[in-house]
Amino acid sequence: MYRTHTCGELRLEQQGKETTLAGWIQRKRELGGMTFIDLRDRYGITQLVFDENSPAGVRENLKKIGREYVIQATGTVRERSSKNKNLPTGDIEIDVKKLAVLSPSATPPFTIEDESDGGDDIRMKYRYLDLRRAPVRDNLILRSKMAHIARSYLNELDFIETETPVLMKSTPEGARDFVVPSRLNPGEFYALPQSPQIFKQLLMVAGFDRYYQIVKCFRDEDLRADRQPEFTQIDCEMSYVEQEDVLNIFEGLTRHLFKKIKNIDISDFPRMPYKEAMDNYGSDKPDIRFEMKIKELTALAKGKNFKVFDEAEYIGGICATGCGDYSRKQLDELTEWVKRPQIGAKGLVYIKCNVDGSIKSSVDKFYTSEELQSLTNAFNSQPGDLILILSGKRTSTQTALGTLRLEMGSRLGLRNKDTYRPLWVIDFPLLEWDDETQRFYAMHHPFTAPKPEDIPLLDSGPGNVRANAYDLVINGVEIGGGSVRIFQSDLQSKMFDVLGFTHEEAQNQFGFLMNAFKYGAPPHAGIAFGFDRLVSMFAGLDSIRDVIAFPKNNSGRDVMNDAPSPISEAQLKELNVKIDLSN
RNA sequence: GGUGCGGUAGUUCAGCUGGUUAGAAUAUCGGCCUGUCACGCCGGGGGUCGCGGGUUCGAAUCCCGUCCGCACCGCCA
Repeated sequence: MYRTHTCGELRLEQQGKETTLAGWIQRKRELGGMTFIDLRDRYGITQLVFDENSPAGVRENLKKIGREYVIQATGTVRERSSKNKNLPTGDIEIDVKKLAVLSPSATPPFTIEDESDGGDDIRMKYRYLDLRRAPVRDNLILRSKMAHIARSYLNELDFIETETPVLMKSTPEGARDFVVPSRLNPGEFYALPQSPQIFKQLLMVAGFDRYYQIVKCFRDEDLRADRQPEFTQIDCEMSYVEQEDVLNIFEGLTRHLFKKIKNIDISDFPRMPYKEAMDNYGSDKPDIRFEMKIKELTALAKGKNFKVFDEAEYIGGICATGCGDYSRKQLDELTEWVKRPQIGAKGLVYIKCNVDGSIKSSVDKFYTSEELQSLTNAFNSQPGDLILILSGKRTSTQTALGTLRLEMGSRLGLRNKDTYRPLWVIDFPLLEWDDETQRFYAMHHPFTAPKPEDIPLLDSGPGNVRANAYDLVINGVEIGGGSVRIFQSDLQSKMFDVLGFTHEEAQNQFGFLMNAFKYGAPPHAGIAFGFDRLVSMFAGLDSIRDVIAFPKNNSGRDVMNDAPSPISEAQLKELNVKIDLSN
């Protein structure tokens, strides 16, 4: 037996007991005749003590061992003469009688402590050492707990967890596929699923009624702090339900997770149409922890001979409460900030509402004080506030204002990590026009059902068709999304038609789905939660890397094992694949 | 594909308006220390300043290229 207890469980009650512990040496403190060792495992830290009364063999062994050695120690639990209130085991220590080295350790490349001295790069390279650190380990324990709670919740509601294939058919729509050559079918490829979308719909046709799966999905696109090439979804589909049923059930799951994990009651779960989100927040994933809504000023601000505004399609602004004392330097800096290519504004107009009631703006030349007053009135602004105005094309200006709003929210400390404000964004447009390819693309995916009342618009104005699609947004982060699906083969064909698929292309790529719909497809709808994002939000982290055991870096590499890597000529030959790097 | 920031001791960083032998902290090694828990004190070792080229009497420092990391834009149905 390697151990009788873990390093986190011994207390004063076990005083006098003989115990055997095994674990890693966190730290060794030598005080001459006396030595302390902090022994660590997943459960905690327990102090071992050695002194002149320790057996000679033990003292001999003690000299050899250092940080991160795996050792086994047997001894008596005893009360400490000076206790450590910061440790759960801080009242006791082990008077060691037997000491064995189970495994020596080289000096680790960074300190394995809660506050490590290691940077991201080196910690990723030695991820197995990083995972020994409590904060990283705790993130993964949280992840495990959340998965467990989600599973129980859905099982309780009669959902069936079903595995779907990881090797599937490539579809050119949407994200780039990861692709796997087939040895048995020369010249042909599988794709890794971007989501189990079609399979879960087929499970509805199969009568499973309620399906879920905590499942890996793959997208060959560029990475971000919140985007990995492989990521995990809580993927669900239900039959005989309408949008409202799906929202209610997954609102329930979300509430349940918040209650169980953080003991937080989510009171309000507002639903906000996409258009309202764009108009008021300049984003389809608004952070509603704070107000600072965007107001359109197009009608008010035009026609005063200020050329920039007169030529703009849209003029809008936000009111930054209490920022009226911004200096010229701060305003210039903010102007530079919105002019960065990431935001792309041409300039920034400000109106300062001074504490003495006067108004000062960057466009005083063009506007009388009454006219400026009417602009500030649109925001109900108070003395001491700062109005920031952008103009240009409607959508891009709204988006820029949305980004500026988030920045000002951050600067004003309005985005508290311990506050959670979820909402549903609903009524997304069904289609998005792409100038480059001169065609419509499905905003969600091509199986999303249009709102029944908008179906006639599919012919007259496809861009105006709204979808029965919905996103769950928490604190400005898109946590999940889904839709009511098309379940009629004729409407599905129509949809492919609008997307510019020929009959043959549709048949070739999705024929099996439309075929399935011929045999009695129930009405169905579904949703998928981005599990990594959900966990990182619960952990209070911005990067999903921290809640993934072995994540990829910025360029999609695993820096620990250096994947991806070339494969041998023999392997290539077997797969009938030739490498051509000339592009 | 693009923009910005970064790459100096095992590690985290300072040095960067060019100028003697490139520093600090921490880790590591040795010595002293019986109540430490970030133990303390004394001492030692440790550098391809990412790589290549250029400018210069002289480059960690300036310029060009390149590789790598991070953040973001494009992209992510």
